[in-house]
Amino acid sequence: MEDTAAPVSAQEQVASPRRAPSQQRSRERVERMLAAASALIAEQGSDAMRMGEVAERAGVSIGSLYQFFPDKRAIVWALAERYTAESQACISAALAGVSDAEGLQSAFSELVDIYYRLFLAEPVMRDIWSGTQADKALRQLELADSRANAEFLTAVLKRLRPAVDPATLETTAFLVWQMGEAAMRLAISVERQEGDRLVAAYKRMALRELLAE
Amino acid sequence: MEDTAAPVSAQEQVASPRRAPSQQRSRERVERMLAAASALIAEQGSDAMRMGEVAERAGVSIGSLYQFFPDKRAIVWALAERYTAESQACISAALAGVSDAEGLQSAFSELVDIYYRLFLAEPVMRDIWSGTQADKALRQLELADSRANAEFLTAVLKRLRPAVDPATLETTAFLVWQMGEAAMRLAISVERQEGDRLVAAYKRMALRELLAE
DNA sequence: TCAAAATATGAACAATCCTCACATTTGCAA
DNA sequence: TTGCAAATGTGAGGATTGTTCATATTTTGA
Repeated sequence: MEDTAAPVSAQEQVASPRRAPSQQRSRERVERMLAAASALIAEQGSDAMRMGEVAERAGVSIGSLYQFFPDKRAIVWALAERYTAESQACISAALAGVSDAEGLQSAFSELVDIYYRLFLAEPVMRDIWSGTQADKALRQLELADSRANAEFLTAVLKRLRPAVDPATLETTAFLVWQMGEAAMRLAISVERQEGDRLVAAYKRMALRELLAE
Repeated sequence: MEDTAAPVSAQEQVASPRRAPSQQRSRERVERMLAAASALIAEQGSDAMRMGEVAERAGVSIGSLYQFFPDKRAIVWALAERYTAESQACISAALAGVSDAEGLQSAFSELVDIYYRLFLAEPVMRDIWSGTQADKALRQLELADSRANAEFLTAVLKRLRPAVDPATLETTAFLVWQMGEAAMRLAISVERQEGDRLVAAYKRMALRELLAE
């Protein structure tokens, strides 16, 4: 909450640059804008989110919104960036100490559960990662995030299976991670019961792959 | 190619109904509309596709477009439906005769290769299935298609592993299939070389799962 | 032959993203 | 304190684009 990386970082990769809020006042307003956007996304999805509505709910003018965000997607991007930063720390912590097969098994299993609960509970996160395929900038962010997360997994695998070609382990980790995200998206788009079964099946499949050979 | 299911079938699930083309003339025009849309999607993606441009390129008025398609998404949907129908026949044929592990291995491997090549070669298909996450109707179509395809796989598994609980096999087949689609989408969004490696890794992972126990 | 149904048309409407010229507030050096 | 430059705030209006609808034309079938 303290620093809240300026939304400008998003624009560097997304659209024409905007000013970063430098004053206390504007920083608070940007927070309100993001909060309003978040609420609206939770209610109706990011596609139905209207810029005018975001401004109104944040108590600012439409012009102020565009002072800090170059376009609509940049707002979603800024929210997405926060989620990735948050979850990355959590994943790193969960996998850091793992050094044997049992450790990996329980750590990975728990990680999947946490992610699944997160997807079920956070409509905003769910919406954002769903739109990932359509929006190029979001897709890039997700890929970068996924690679970073996969690296933690790769590190564990390298310790567990030093004999295997590192490049192969990297590919495996990345694929397993991406499959996990896909499994989550699938799971939340079907009946809860079937979703649970699918996540459990993914867990088995992933662990079989991670611990194989 | 012969009947080309009237685009109306899409609307039943998507938006307000439109007239189905009943005359030869209008059927040909609808074909031109779809062809124009397909070309535009291939060039710029379905998001950048403009209704006015579709009409112009098809040589019809904008009003005629809306005579047969209730909205923009319905056009994409109609194209998607054709792809699913086509590929489903191909998949059914590939898996129909499989009755042992080796057969499954080679059939599945070939199927993945075909799909991968298709994804690489068909920008329209690629674009449509990418937007799948964002568009609810498309997502439903993809899920239904995926379930249908997974059923062919389930049938094979039931023959190969009669001792296992059928419900488990269904879940496995559905998950493996969805993971495959996710792997394809991932593969085509990274460098070709890495994409190839990822698809190969998926193939190994999927076969390990399908032939396990 | 002719009326009803089907089809064709495109100007106009409506929704919405985003810009811009101008007003206000804040930070800070003199 | 004062004054000015930089930062911030505003909202009407430009621009794009999906969609409708009143009207005109063509086809069908009796």
